[in-house]
Amino acid sequence: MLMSVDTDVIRALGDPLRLRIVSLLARETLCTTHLMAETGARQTNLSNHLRVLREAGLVETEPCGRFTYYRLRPEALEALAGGFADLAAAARAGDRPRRAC
Amino acid sequence: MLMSVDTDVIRALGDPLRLRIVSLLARETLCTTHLMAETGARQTNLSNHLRVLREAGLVETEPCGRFTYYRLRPEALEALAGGFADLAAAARAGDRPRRAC
DNA sequence: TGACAGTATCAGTCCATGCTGATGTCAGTC
DNA sequence: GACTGACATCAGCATGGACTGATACTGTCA
Repeated sequence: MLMSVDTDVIRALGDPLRLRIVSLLARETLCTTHLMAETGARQTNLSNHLRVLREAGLVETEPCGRFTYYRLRPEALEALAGGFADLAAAARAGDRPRRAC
Repeated sequence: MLMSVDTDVIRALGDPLRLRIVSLLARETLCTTHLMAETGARQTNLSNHLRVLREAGLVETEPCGRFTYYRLRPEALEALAGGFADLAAAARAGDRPRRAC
């Protein structure tokens, strides 16, 4: 079905800082300290954003002693990309019927 | 580059009603009256959401007499899908280096 | 030209969300 | 056990956005 995309995941990616975090995690597995250095954001702020990303299923945590490493879950992004690609394909495929008013 | 995705487009898709509109427009070119019937939303509300989608480049309008037909722009969705697919691929590809704390 | 239908815009309200400082918790170190 | 650093949680504040009623604009038809 076309509506398989979850708006929670989309909303999680709709924030500039969160998108920045996701693109950083696409390259490396990082912990909050690294993300603070890379983004310049406060620890509290990052923690909030990381919770949103975690609850949306976009990242997963890996505790390592005092540190918490964050890893990107490619499946979530792939599902989203697939959903959007399906919508685009449906929009291209049909002979674009136009319902009369 | 990985950060090629625009958060404005993502935010535009992050609303349930707007995502519904997009999925409806993926099948048919519709005007506001049809969308009111399909979604049950008020005209004012729909007009606002359609403006957001138009400003994000996700839909385009086609005036037709008194009516305004809305058509989905597949390119925008394809670009988004491609950006997310690239991020997912980058997350899968690397040997996942872990920066020391 | 007047009436009406389709659509856009505006101002106002309400709620969700992003940011912050303060504080709590847990693990490692002295 | 006291201390420090990494991280999470909480309450408060400010902003943005979703929704609404009222209104304006435009095209069609009688």
